[in-house]
Amino acid sequence: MIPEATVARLPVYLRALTALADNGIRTCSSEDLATAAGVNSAKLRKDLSYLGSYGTRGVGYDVDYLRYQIAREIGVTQDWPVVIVGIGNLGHALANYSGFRSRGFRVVALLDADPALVGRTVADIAVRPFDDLDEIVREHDVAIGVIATPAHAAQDVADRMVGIGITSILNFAPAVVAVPEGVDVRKVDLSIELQILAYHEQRKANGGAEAAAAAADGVDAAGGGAA
Amino acid sequence: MIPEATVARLPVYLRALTALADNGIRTCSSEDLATAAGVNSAKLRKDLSYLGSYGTRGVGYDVDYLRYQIAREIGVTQDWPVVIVGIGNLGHALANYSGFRSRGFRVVALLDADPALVGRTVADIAVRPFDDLDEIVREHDVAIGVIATPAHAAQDVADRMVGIGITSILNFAPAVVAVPEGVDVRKVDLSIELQILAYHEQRKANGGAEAAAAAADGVDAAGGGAA
DNA sequence: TAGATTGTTAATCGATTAACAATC
DNA sequence: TAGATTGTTAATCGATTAACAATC
Repeated sequence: MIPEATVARLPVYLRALTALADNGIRTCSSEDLATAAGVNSAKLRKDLSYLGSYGTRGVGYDVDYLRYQIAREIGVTQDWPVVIVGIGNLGHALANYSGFRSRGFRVVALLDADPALVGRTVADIAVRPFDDLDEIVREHDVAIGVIATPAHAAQDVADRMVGIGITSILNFAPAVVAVPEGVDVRKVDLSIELQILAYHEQRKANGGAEAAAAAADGVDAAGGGAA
Repeated sequence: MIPEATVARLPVYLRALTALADNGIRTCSSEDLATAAGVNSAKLRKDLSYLGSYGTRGVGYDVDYLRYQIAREIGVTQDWPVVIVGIGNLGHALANYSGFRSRGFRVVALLDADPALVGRTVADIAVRPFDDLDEIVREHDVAIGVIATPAHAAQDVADRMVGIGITSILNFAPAVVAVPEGVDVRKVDLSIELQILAYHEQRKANGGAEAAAAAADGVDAAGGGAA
């Protein structure tokens, strides 16, 4: 109903509105908010139009009101219990991430298959055995699971999560996990992000070389360096 | 030239090919590779067609050959020096991330503005003062910077990076950073990913409730729960 | 040759953007 | 009323997908 591209930007708008509110700003134009969110104002207005009509022509948007409307649309006016599986370096960092709490998420458990980690306390939460997953999910009605294990364990963890009714997974493991229809997986992958940057970086470097060579040769750069 | 959506998938194909190679598989069809990468085969073939014609009709792709071609296209046949700024929980995890080394990236320095952290060793690398950034970037010819600071420091760090010639930034701080044209920024944001999942999760729950209510009422679900 | 599978075409779909009428 | 700014339209652009001719 709301386009996926819009959904992915709503949290960005929410954060920008929070930043404006923190600076004591009560009202903003689509131009102001777009700048704060790093998009253009036409896109912002189009996105907001899918939610309803929460602005005032000639005036702009009430920051608090719009913020609440977006939060409600996303669903973060309620609290979402979350489990993190895999308490290595990354899981550790995620457990300590303060942005969870303030944005509608609550880490209810940390799980790891390694008995050496079980019982340790991370971010004031005791690490529990992976086998406790079922019990924890039932007890806290967890709908969102975070996978921070090594790649080889990711599919097993996902299968187990899906098996007990988790329908949304955030996967930090560098592996593709297959899930049945109706389960959402989002993937965060550091090295993929870096590789995308590297691709463009390489073009910049080559482009520069081509442009320089072309300038020296007195020819058009476009013909240049398809290696 | 190569569509951005394709560029973003090339690293996924690269990883899938590496997994196939690790399993001793020498040749694969577009169908095989698409499954391993989690996309459909038409999209895969279309994507690969932008790079050239590296398959054999009736046969498929040579895994090693295709892997090399994609790595070359992305630019990860060479090594990219990277600096990480902000050695908190996340920076710590990033510094220890083993996927860097194996995928064409080399962490040449860890920097932090906090004197208490400077001199500590993380992942066998000594943490250095943020002010050493210029020197390090010049010495190692760093083109890619990673920001893992708190939100409030991100823009300053980005400005400083751009000032000394870094043209690609991976930003983990929960803040939008503004950069001049020609500089690429990619953003990884945990809480945004979770919020996107929450949005869909909420729909699933509402959809279920609506469907159930509608079934009980004997009316069409679509009319239901716009709160 | 017959079967398999690529690389490409063309149709469809979804996202972005500029422009502007509506309206505060 | 005049100026400002939203919400929406319509045009453009880019991405996805199915289908199939090319060809191993």
